[in-house]
Amino acid sequence: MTLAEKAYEGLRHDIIRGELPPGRPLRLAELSERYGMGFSPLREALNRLHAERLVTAESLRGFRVALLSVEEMHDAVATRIMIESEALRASIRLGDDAWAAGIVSSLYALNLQASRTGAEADIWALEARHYAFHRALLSACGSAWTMEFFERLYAATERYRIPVLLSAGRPMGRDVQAEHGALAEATLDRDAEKAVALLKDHYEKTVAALEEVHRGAGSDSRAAKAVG
Amino acid sequence: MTLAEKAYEGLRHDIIRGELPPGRPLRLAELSERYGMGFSPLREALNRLHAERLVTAESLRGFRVALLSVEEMHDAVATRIMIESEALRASIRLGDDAWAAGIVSSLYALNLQASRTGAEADIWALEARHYAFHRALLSACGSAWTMEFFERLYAATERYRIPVLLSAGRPMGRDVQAEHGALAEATLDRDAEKAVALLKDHYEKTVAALEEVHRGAGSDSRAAKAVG
DNA sequence: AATTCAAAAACTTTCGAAAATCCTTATTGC
DNA sequence: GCAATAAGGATTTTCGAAAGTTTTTGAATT
Repeated sequence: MTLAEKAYEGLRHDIIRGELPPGRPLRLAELSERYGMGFSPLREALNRLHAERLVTAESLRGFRVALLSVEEMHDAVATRIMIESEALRASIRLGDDAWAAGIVSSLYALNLQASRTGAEADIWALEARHYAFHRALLSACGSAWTMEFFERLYAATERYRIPVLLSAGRPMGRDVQAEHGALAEATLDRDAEKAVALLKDHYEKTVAALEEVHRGAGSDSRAAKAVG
Repeated sequence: MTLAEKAYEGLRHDIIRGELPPGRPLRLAELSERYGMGFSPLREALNRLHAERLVTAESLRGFRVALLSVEEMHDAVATRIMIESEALRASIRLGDDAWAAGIVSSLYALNLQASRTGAEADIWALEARHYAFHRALLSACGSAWTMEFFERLYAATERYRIPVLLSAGRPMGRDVQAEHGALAEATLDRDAEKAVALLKDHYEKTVAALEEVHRGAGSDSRAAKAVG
């Protein structure tokens, strides 16, 4: 793996998880220190992330971590619902046994991690399995473009969820695992309309919960974190 | 404007227009000569284009212009239909007078250019106006994410259309301008179902026409060009 | 004739410094 | 005292060369 690829993965990781908070200037001297490499691979990574809208760039004034905003979150979630609804319908239509088995296993792994508490709890392991589950639902849709957009939007919305995951022990009055279970069941029953309705509901509940946190806290993730 | 931005625009332009044909290795020494700059700005541009899937990259083996394939074209068009249908519905719901006026003026400009022949004909001016018209239709959808995906997919599908535009004087038995006119009319009448149906039909006719050309010719654009 | 291996060439990747630009601060002129 | 301006420092951008990797070439061997 080249240094530029390491830089890309490290920066993406640190931005999505909020270690590099929204709006933070990404100065090359500092990044060079942080990641232990020269300017060239860092600039290449920053340009890739700029194309993915995770960082903003201004000519001759460098890069910053892209800002978050409630408006952008609503747009991202609405677009996710549109794209994932179609992808879920297509997957239900086209999915084979391997697809169904993938949903069952990723849901099982997600539930296992979600049930762990105390020292065993691991937000990042949970997050990885959450991603894997949602990806598994759509994975039979047959469209590489759709899957790419799913990944872009997942990363964008993940940034809004992280502060909440870090602060709140448990979202208010919500059984997220039950929602995942019902969604998986409807999908495996090939009941497309029900599955799509549950998916939409799942995302709308999430965005409503996130909105409260981000409304008061502005777009700085550290401030958002302090709310919980 | 920095050199890296010039490199990005130049490369994107040349790739979409097929001057740098699919599969072509993008060697730094050659590009450095072609665009008159050093390696650094070129590599930055290539990384951005890689993130946009217009170029492919392999560790330590450099960059190439991304390949075309009939399968990918079908995926891109199907995804376009999905996303643009929703965006068109939203625009029809939300669009104001400025939006409607933008459709009228971009259609008029497109028709003007389309009617020009001989020395006045200009494929690239036509193409720019075609893009502007399709963008105007969706521009009131209110979703920055949707518009970004529209632009990505437009660029991806444009690559398939270029060889046909360059070779064929006029697509077989099709009045493309009439299709645009009907689409604009249904949209301005706020008849969402009719407009979406016309949009879908417009793209499916296009993909059918392109398929013939690309099937025989493989993915090399020069070969495709020779067919016309 | 085909295969293997080593050396050379081609090319990508990375670094460090130079050039260019932006931002801050101090100074000048009013 | 205050605005305009210039110097200095910080930062980004670009270049040219060095380092590292892959591919090609060609000779030696089977």
